Amino acid sequence: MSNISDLIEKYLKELFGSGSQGQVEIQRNELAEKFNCVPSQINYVLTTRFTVEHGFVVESRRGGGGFVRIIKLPMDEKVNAVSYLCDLIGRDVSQQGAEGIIRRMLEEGLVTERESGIMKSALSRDVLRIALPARDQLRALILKAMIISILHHIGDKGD
Amino acid sequence: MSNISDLIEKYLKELFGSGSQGQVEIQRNELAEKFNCVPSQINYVLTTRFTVEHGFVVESRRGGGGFVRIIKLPMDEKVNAVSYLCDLIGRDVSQQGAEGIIRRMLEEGLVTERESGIMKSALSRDVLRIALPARDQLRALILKAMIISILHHIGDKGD
DNA sequence: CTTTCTTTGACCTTGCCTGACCTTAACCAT
DNA sequence: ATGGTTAAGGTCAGGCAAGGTCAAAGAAAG
Repeated sequence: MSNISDLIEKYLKELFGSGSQGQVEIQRNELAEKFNCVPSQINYVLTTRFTVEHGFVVESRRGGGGFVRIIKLPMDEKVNAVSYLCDLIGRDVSQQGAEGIIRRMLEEGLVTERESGIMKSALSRDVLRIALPARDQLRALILKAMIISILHHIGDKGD
Repeated sequence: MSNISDLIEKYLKELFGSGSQGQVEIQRNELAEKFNCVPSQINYVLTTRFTVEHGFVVESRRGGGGFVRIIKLPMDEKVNAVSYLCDLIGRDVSQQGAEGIIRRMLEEGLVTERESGIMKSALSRDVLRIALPARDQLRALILKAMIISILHHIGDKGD
């Protein structure tokens, strides 16, 4: 855990904890200074860890009085969340893509750690041993089926 | 007993002794240097001696600040149940067979209702859309992977 | 002599970090 | 208004730092 990007990510996510109403505003240069890095590294963190797939939107303004605003997308109705995720998957999905979606579900409290582990293991390329164009399609089918199953169990213990 | 791979294996297993909470993190290159071997030999050791069958899971990340994490799966009564089930599955398994095993796990309290739903949905013949001799083999692989993942999380809330 | 296990090295992929250069906005002074 | 200055933030390519893969050579075991 000794890379700066992880630290910055952690710091920003902590900001959401402190009564921030799902929205956080920072100054890019200021933050860069705090972490002793170049300003563009902030952008790197934002584009790799605060994407829509991760459940965030980033807005900003340049010039004097500029800012960077990070908004956490609320997944109001969990049911909406599920269909949204299914859209996100599409007809095929890479292992990385699938793991991102599963992580998101975990962070949103839609699944437990165990459940996310079960899902990830079912989608690993080591398990889905078929050639590549088909494998990503199969993965999409399996992932969607699992998500829909979770949808049916929303409200059960463990969601 | 004087080949490097055995020494590396021994060394890594010793690391688990020193209050490491069933989890150990290393740097591949660093370790390779310590044992005067090429880095890829570390991978060889990991893939031959730290497999799931041996009771380990290996995770890693590349890039700056990368790491290799070795996780020791807990060994207790439930583990026996799990490995028994994996044996039961064999090289291929029908949808009926898989569902029977999942039902059994539910009855044994090894999984929750939600989890059993997730597993069943991932194994349905409607989802695993490939021709038949291969489909049952794929189903076996997926089911085993999921069961092993549960093993990995035994002790968590929800088991 | 064949098979299986080990060791090695060449090449690949992913992820992180930096710096040079660009764009936009606000605030002036004229 | 208008044009310059300053204060933000944005982009991109390149370098570096891991770890991954694979095939082939070498060593051990049977």
